[in-house]
Amino acid sequence: MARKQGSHSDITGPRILDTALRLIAQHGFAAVSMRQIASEVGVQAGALYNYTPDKQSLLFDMMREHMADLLAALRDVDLRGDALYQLEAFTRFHIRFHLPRPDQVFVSYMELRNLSPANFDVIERMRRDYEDALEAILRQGEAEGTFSVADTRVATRAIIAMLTGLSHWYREDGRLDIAAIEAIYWDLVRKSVAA
Amino acid sequence: MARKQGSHSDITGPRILDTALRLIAQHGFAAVSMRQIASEVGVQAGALYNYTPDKQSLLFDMMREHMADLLAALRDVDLRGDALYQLEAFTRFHIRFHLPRPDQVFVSYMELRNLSPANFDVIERMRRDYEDALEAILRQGEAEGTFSVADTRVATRAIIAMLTGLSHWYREDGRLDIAAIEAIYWDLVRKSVAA
DNA sequence: TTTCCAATTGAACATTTGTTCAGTTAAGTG
DNA sequence: CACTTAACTGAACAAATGTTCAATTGGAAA
Repeated sequence: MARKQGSHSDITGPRILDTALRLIAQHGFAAVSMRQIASEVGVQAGALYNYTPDKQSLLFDMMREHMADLLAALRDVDLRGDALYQLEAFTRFHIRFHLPRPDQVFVSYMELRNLSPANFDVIERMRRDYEDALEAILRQGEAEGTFSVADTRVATRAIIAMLTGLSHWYREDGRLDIAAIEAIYWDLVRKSVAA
Repeated sequence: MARKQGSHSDITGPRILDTALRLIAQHGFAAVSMRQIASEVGVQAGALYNYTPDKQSLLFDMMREHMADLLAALRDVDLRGDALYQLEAFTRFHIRFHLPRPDQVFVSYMELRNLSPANFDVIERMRRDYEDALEAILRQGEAEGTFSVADTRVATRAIIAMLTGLSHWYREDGRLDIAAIEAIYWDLVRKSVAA
C-alpha cells in the first residue's frame, strides 16, 4: 500500500519531526519508541528510516532546528540603543519566542543528556551563543552605569532560567495573557539588574 | 551465594535508592534499567524487588524523600522578622539546600512526567507547599510596602526558577564558591521584588 | 548442633526495543 | 502504454525490558 496518493516525502518528513517532538516532550526521549512515532504518523516503523538515519538524529535534528530558529529570530531583533532598551527587547523577545513553543522548550532543556557527546557539543555551543547575546547587554549596561550586577555570567544564566521557567507553567487558557506576563517579567528582570 | 556476610537489608535498601538516583539523574528514568541499578549495587535484578514493588515506586520514593527533606528543612528555618529578612533567609536556604544535592534536583524537576498520575499529585502538592512558603513572604512584603511585585504567584515561580536553575550549571570546582553565589543571587532576588 | 528464615540467585516469562531489507505499490515519466 | 523509482510494507533480527519465583545460601536463634 505504498504511496496511496501523491508524493509524500515532503509531507511525511516534517510530520515525523512534529510527531516525535510532541511525543518526546510528553513522555521523554527514551520512553518513546520508533513504532509509537510511526504509528501516529500513520506509517510503519521502517518508513521512518527514509527520513532519519537513527533515533538519535531525530532528537538532534529537532533540537538543532529549535536553536537555529532561536538564534535566527534573535538576529532580527533590533538591539540598538541603550542597554535598558536592549534588555527589554531581549526579555520580550525571549518570552514571545518561547511561549508558543512549549514542546521545543521542554525537549531542548530536558533531553540534553540523551544527546551523543558530539551532538551535545553542537547544541551547547548554540546555547552558549544565545547566552552571550544577553551577557553582552548586561556588560554594556554595566559600562553605561545603568546596571549593577556582581557577575554578568551568573546574572545571565539567572535571567534566562527565570524566563525559561515560565514555559513550564504557562497555559494558554490561564489567568494571564502574554502581554500581562511580559509586563510582569520585564519588571522583575529590569529591577534585578538595576543600578 | 545469598547473604555472604551479615544481614544486608539495612545496607542494600539505601544503596538501591542512592544508586538509582545517581543513574536516573545521569541518563533519565526510562533509560535506566533495573539490571543496571542492580549491577551497580552488586546484586541481581530480582533482589531489588525485596525493597521496591516496582520501578515506578523507586522513582516516586526518591522524589518524595527529597521533597519531604526539603519541607522539613524549611520548617527549621527562622522565618520571623520582616519580609526582607525572611526573603533573604529563604533565598540562602534554597541555595544551601539544593546545591549539595544536584542529582535530587535534577530528578525531581526532570522526571515529573514519568510519575504515575497518583504519584504526580503527591509530589505536585509538596512542591505547591514549598511555593506557598515563598509567596507568603512576598505577600507580607507587599503589605509592609517593602516589596512591589505585580503578581506574587508569578514572582514566586520566577524566583524559584531562577534559584533552581543554579543547580544546572554549578560545579563544586567552579570559579565561585557557595558564599559568593549566595551573595550574587540574593542581590538579584532582593532587587527584583524591591519597592 | 540443629533449625529457621531473611536475603539473594539465576533462570524464565512475555514484550518491546532499534534497525535492516527484500519485496510491493503506485505516482510520475517518456 | 510501458517503465522507473520514490515511498512504504511487513517480516525478521538479536538484544534488552520489567517482573516473578522456586531454589539456595548462610547468619542468627534455639
